[in-house]
Amino acid sequence: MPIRLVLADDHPIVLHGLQRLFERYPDLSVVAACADGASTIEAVRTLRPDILVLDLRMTGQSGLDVLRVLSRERLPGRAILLTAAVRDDEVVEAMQLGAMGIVLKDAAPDTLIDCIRRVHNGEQWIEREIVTRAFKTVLDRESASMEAEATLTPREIEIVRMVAKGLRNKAIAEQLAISEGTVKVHLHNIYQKFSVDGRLELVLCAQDRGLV
Amino acid sequence: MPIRLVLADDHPIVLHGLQRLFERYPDLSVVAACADGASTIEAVRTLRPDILVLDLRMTGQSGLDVLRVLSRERLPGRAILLTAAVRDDEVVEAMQLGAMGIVLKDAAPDTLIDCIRRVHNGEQWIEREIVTRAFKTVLDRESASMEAEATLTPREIEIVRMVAKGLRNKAIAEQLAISEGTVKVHLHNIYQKFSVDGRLELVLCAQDRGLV
DNA sequence: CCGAATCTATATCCGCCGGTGTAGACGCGT
DNA sequence: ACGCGTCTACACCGGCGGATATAGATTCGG
Repeated sequence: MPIRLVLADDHPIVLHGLQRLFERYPDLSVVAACADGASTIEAVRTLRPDILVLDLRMTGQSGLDVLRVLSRERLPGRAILLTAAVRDDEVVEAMQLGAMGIVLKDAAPDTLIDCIRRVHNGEQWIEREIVTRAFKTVLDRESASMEAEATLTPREIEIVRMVAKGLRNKAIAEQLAISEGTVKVHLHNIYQKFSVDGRLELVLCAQDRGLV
Repeated sequence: MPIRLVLADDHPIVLHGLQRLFERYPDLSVVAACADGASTIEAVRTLRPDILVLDLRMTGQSGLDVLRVLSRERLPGRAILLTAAVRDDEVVEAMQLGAMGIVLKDAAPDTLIDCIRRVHNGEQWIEREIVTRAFKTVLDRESASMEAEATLTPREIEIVRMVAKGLRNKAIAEQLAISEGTVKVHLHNIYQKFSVDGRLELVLCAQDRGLV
């Protein structure tokens, strides 16, 4: 039995092109071709396809919006994103939403066919450059902006780290063998440098800047 | 001019095998073959190769140890990891340390050759399955242990999220159109459920559990 | 050698936070 | 109908956190 596909793309030309393409492969069967998000969701719910080939950028509901809805419904099928270009954060979100494949529109048609068969077979297939770049983005985000610790003195950095561990002023004072008042002074100066209000904001800010 | 290589592998057989392999390619030139971490670092420092082909698992200093040292020295060359198997966290660390390629030992020799040329050309080349898996690991780590939010009521979750943004009790009360006292009660209950002391610990704990 | 930056300390004041107790309203399942 | 969980509210109090002012010690660079 053939692989049952639902297509979604808001460009009729692309949509028909894809249908034509898939007609030439006997193991692929297009059961629905949708031009917007709502009808895509409807089609997936009722037809239960094996694979959903979804345009990432669609007017109105984007492909990610559609995925968000469908991912909450424990659908049995798998999703492949088809797109002209992606931002790294879109890749990240798509993978979190369970997308099993991402194919660029400028890739060879064979690439898409190959991707569909692999995804149907349980594999995950994403263009190498895309994963690599997105991967690096995530890593960067983790260890990002090491700099910008800027004008913090060593002592202040030390204290920020301790605050970020959840220690209270008294504990910090004891551990550094200084008075609690001094800790407060340091913190006060730090707050000004980062223009934050309170230790919680400081910790959040410090996390953004990667000094934790 | 050929691509200058330094090889590092603590198995002599593999090392010689690689040398033999590269001899057949005129555009590749092995300038050093090292059997341990120390001599590898020394070779890279003095010979300044274009590419370092490095075994991940070596007795004594591991490949990652070597990378750690070299990455602190702003070396001009690029590194490719050659390994029988990798754990996801090793992939993550390798990429953070600036490794430009990872090739499995059971891959076809052509794969390694291809990888070397691409990396020398500025590309990043990592076996698809490896990146994909490691990528998912990082994502999982980010959105990990979604569960274990356990017995938190919807309202409580809502408040935790707001606290995690750095909002103070008064602001939360206003935004939820409830009294500040009620916010405190909710927080009190949450503190007990998580057995934490204070909003800062709560936020840190919530971040661990991935509910932010 | 003098000034600037840093780390230290002390002291006061106020506000927010968190603990504790009490209690009413609503919804849900038995 | 009753109990249970949840969300809500108010009040009181102790304590930590943060702002502010003042000031001595040290180190470092001009």
